[in-house]
Order: sequence, then structure tokens, then C-alpha cells
Amino acid sequence: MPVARPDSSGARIIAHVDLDCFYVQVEQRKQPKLRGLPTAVVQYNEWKGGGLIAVGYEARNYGVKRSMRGDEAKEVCPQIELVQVPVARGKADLSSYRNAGSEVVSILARKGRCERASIDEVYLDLTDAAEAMLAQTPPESLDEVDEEALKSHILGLESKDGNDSKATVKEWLCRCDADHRDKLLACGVLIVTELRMQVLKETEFTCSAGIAHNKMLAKLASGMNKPAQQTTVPFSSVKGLLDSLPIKKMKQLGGKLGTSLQNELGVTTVGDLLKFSEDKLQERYGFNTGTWLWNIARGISGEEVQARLLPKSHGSGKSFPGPRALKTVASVQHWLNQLCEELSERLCSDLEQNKRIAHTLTLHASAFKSSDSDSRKKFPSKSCPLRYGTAKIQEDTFNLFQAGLREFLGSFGVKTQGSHYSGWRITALSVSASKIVPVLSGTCSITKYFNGPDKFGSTSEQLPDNFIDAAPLSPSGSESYSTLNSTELQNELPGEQVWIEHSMADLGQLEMKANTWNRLDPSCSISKQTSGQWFHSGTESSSSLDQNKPQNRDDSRMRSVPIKSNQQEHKKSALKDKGASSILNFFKSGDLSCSSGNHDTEHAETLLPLGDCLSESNKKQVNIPKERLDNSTGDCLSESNQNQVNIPKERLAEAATTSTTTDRCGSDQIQQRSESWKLRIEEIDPSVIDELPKEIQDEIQAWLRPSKQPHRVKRGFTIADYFSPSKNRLEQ
DNA sequence: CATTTTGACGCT
DNA sequence: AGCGTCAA
Repeated sequence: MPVARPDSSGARIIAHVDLDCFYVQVEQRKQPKLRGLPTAVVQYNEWKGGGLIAVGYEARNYGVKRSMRGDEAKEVCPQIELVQVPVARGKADLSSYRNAGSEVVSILARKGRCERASIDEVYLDLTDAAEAMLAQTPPESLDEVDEEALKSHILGLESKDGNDSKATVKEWLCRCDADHRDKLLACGVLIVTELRMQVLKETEFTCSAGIAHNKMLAKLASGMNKPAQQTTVPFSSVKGLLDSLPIKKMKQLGGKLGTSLQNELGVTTVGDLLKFSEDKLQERYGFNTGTWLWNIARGISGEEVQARLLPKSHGSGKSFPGPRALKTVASVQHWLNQLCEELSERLCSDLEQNKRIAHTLTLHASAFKSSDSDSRKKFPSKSCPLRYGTAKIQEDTFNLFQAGLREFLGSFGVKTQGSHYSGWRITALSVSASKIVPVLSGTCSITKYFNGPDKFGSTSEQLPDNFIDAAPLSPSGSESYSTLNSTELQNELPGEQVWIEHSMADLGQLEMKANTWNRLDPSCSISKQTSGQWFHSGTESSSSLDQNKPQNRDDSRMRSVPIKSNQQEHKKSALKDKGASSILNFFKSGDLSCSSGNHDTEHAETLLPLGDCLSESNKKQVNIPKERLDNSTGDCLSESNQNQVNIPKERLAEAATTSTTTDRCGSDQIQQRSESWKLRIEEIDPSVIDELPKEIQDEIQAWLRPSKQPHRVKRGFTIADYFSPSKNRLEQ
């Protein structure tokens, strides 16, 4: 049963904060002499001056645009300062921007629920803060309003002839006869003003913001007055705003769906959408998308601000356009190794700073096949369980690539002759890590059961098998393929371009290796399951390879918001109320585990406390077999460390406090707490549950039950429903 | 085949 | 799991 907020009309106060030309600001902070000069950030300077990925406002005045080439920018604006993106391992390295983004997030998260929407964008739910302010120090009680707040833009508030817009804004903010929603909004304006000032003070970055009753409108508003300004959308201005708004300006409608709306329905503005019935839209675009369209045309969006300060995945990629396309396995392996190094490093930071581990490794590539037939692309993506350690990630990634390549070539062994070129060219590679979950916090009942409530120093050896053998085996096993020695390979690297053909490009070998891989797959339960998934590619899915079906499917990818938010709310509260997070984490680790014969467990004595896993001194102190640390820098976690599942509570706290002072993004620890509830209950392996003591089984069953029923949801029909989430009646 | 490099999410 | 869309 949906419960209304006790203390409000249901209106939310949502802000969208967007850093102005963020990369440029980051570079200008690094090099203050660039402030005030026309500046752009560019990557890869060699070809036509590189591509612009961020343009400062001074440069925009000259007509410089994002994604011009550096050369073009120079043409329109000869004085432009072009700053190069940092390069590491031969590729663009965006980590300085990511870190700068984290700085901002940690400030913005202070006043309410905060969702990191991208590297430079954040959503905030300030409802509670706004309500608190309204109750304690409402704007109407203020004698003076901060000068900065008076620079706000209020949509629909016409500046009077005397055009002292600040006086007008002040009057609007402090009206005592205002609608409750407007009063809340006024509070939101003041709060956001303060936040933005704080961001500027602490980071030197300016940002723009939108304040409204939902995410969609806040996002729209934040872009209306830039840079370093904020815009609010009172309820009464929504219709006026949307009516004439070009459909393509709406988030999600900038692509094919927006085009389809224009071309097939003749919809130019959001207002035009109002002419279509919900049924009509559903019929044309599917139920979910249709409902969503009908709603957004009316300014309705129930999408919640998710409490998430950290990314859900990490990726590292590089493109190899035109003549730079990779043509040999050796060159591919080289670049994959570079990408994996970066990825591994970032995974280590994440583990160290946020106590999270990723569970899935995925390889993406794009390729051309220049065989006699078509120059088709669509290189298949492949994923596998993620094993920590740079060398492991590199090994697994390369195996994924080979699996993909085999499938890509279609298993008919086009043998490459001598130095003939391979018939394929790789134009992009990327490696990513996903399914990132917090490592255990160690306070749950399951921990108490196994370790007793007051033991903190326990190691994984004390846990049952299902929990401790957390290091997943790759299907390859470490011995299963004799790869090109990567150091040997690196030595041969003359530059980015020239590559020596290697016998490894030979498809016969490639095939043999895959087979070997399959055969040698260790008799690990998990491994069995996954290797099946990995490698039937060559055998079974060659059929699916040639599928060129015209993919005209129902384009309904926009799940209607009410359904989604409702379900999530059920899940989350079910978990939260029971304090389930740590237990779920145990299951996640069980999911990783191999039951027996895992050679990685031989090194159990090398277990490090997780909080220390990255420090160099610790690596030396603890006796870790040399081959486990082979890959040096990025290799923070010997795989046995993954077994270290239960972290003493006090260690976590300690790590959190120490790193808040030293780390750039101290906010990330906050994240760990708020995120730890978000595990998916449905991912628990039932067979694992069976092995647990009765009391815990019961606890788990209690959580499972409420998450069972999928609901159909009906739209709210009163205006109050328009701006508040999850006020949907469940139809039964 | 020169918009790169991310990242989120929906569909099947 | 893998593919596609969207955004910045």
C-alpha cells in the first residue's frame, strides 16, 4: 500500500547539477594561467590536431565546438589554448577528471540523496532538506537573501520593467502567499545556491543547476542558463516550458525515438505529443515507452534519485580508426594488456577506497572483416568471472578476445598464409568490469554465527568452504595456454603502428588453443558452468553469427517509471529493514567460489587484511609467492585475497577515517554504507541457502517473500501524483 | 573505416 | 549473457 509523505503534499525538490565544461575547468585549475583564456581539451594531437572533448565558454564565443578537430578550432580561434588529455599506457587517461568529479560529488552529497549521473553531473533529492528549511527558517522569514541566490532564474517569472531582476527574484523567493510547492522550491533554490558556492569554494569549479519537482525538469532547467547559473521550474511554468520545447531536447529523445516521433507522428515539440492518446503511443512504441511518452509530455516523471555516488562499472577502451586498425593478434594483445593494466589499477583503487569488488569482466571490440564477402562488423562481446590481479585480467581478457575472434571469423578456418593479412581489422577495444558489490561489512547475523559477535580478527579459514574459496578459476587455468610471452612481445614494440606478424595469428593454433582451454578446464563447479557459456561460441553459435535479421523490434525500452520505482522500492526496503547487506555479500562471494581443488587456496597463509592490500610495504612484509606479484604495480590483490571476505568492522572504520583525510575522494566511504543495501536478493544461490543454519534460512526466506510479486501499476490521476514518485496504486 | 572514451539501462 | 540505445 502506497504511503504518502506525512509532512508534505508529495512534491519533491530535485536538483540537477552540471559542471561547466568540466574537463576545461579541471585543466584550468591545474594551470591557472589558462583561466579566462579561450581553452579546449583535446585528445590525440597527431591527427588533424586531435579531437576536442571539452570547450571553455570563452572559446565557444569564437564558434569553437565540441568535437571539432584541433585544427578547425585553431582556424576559428587562433589564440585558443589546446590542452591535451593526459595519456597513460598509450591511451587517454581520464582519471584526473574522474577524481575531480568525485570531489564535487562529496560536497553535493551533503544535503540530500545524491546520484552521480555521470562524470560531471549529479542529481540531488533535496526534498527533506527543503522541508526542514521551510519548517525552521522559511525564506519568507529572511530579511536578506544571499546575493548569489538572487541571481537565480525562475522560469515564468517575468522581470518587471524596472528590470531589477534580483528584486523580482527576492520577492518570489520570499512570498508568503506562495503555493506550498513554490515555497519548497524556493528552499531548494537557496540550498542549491549554497551547495554551488561550497563547490566553488572547495574545488574552484563552477557549476550550473536546475531545480524542479522531478529529474526530467531539473535536467532540462540546468542547461537553460550556463555557465555558473541556476534555473528553477515552478510547477505553474511546466506547461509553458514544454509546449514549445523541441522534442529532441528531452533526455532520451535525442536519438532514434525522437526522430521516429518527428517523422512518423509529426511531433516537433513536446506539446505536440499531447495530441496523442496514451493508447496510441503505447500501440506505436510499446507499453512502457508509450506510457513514458504520455507522461513526459505532461511534465510527469516519477523517476527517483538513486543514492549512488560511485560508478557501477569501470571500463577502459581505445579506438583504432582508419589505417590504425589492428591487424595482428600480437598488436591486439599488446593493447589489451594496456587496457587491462588501467582497468586493474582502477579496480584496485575501488577496492582500496570503497571496499568494493567487481565480479564480471567483459571484452568489447569492433572489427571489420575484409574477407571476400561483406565487410561486416559486429564483433561479439564476451564476458567471464573477474579475477583480481593485472596478469589474470590480462590473461582472461585475451582469452575472451580469442573466443570472440573465433566466433567472429565464423569457425571456417581461413588460414592466414605467411605474412598475408588476417582478413580482419580491429577498430576498437575495450575492457570493463561490472557487477561491483561492496565487500562485507561484517556486522550481520551470519558473521556473528560463524565468528561470534565479538571476534574481529578472524580469517577466512574459519568460514565454510562455500564462503572461503572466493577466487574463481578462469576456464583457462593458468597453465592451459602457452601464450606469447608478453615481455618478449613488448620488447618488439617499435611504436604504435608497426607490428610484427606472429605465428599466433594463425587460426589453426587459435582453434587448438580454444580446444585445449576447454579440455583443461579445471573441475571446478563454477568453472564448468561458465566455460560452457564461454565456448560454445565456436560450436553452436556459428549459426547465430550470420543472423542478419532486420531488427525491427518493439522499441519499448523505456520501462514505465512507476513500475520500476515501485519494484525497486519493495526490494530495497525489504533488504534494508532486515539489515541484509552483509549476508547478501556472503552469498555473492559464495557465487564466486569453487568448491575444491582450487590451487589458489594453497596460499591462504598469504591473506592480507583487505584494507592493506594495496600498500607496497605490506606486499613486502607478507610472504606472497613471487609469481603472484609478478605484474607489479597494478597487482594489488593476490587472488587468495578475495577469500578475505570478512573484514573486521573496526578495520573498515579505520580505513574510512584515514583515507578520508588523505584521499581525494573521501565521499566514497559514505557511499559504501548507502550502497551496501542494494544487492539483489534474487542472485542468491538457493543451494547455498540450504547449507545454512535454520535461523538464517528463516531470515532469508523472510526477505525473499516480499520481493516475489511483480506488480502491474496504474498511473496516478491527480496532479499531486505527477511530481511524486511511487504513489501508484497497485491494481490487483 | 577519423567523434573518443566513457557509463547507464532496457530488451531478449 | 550479449546486444542495442542514449548521453556527454
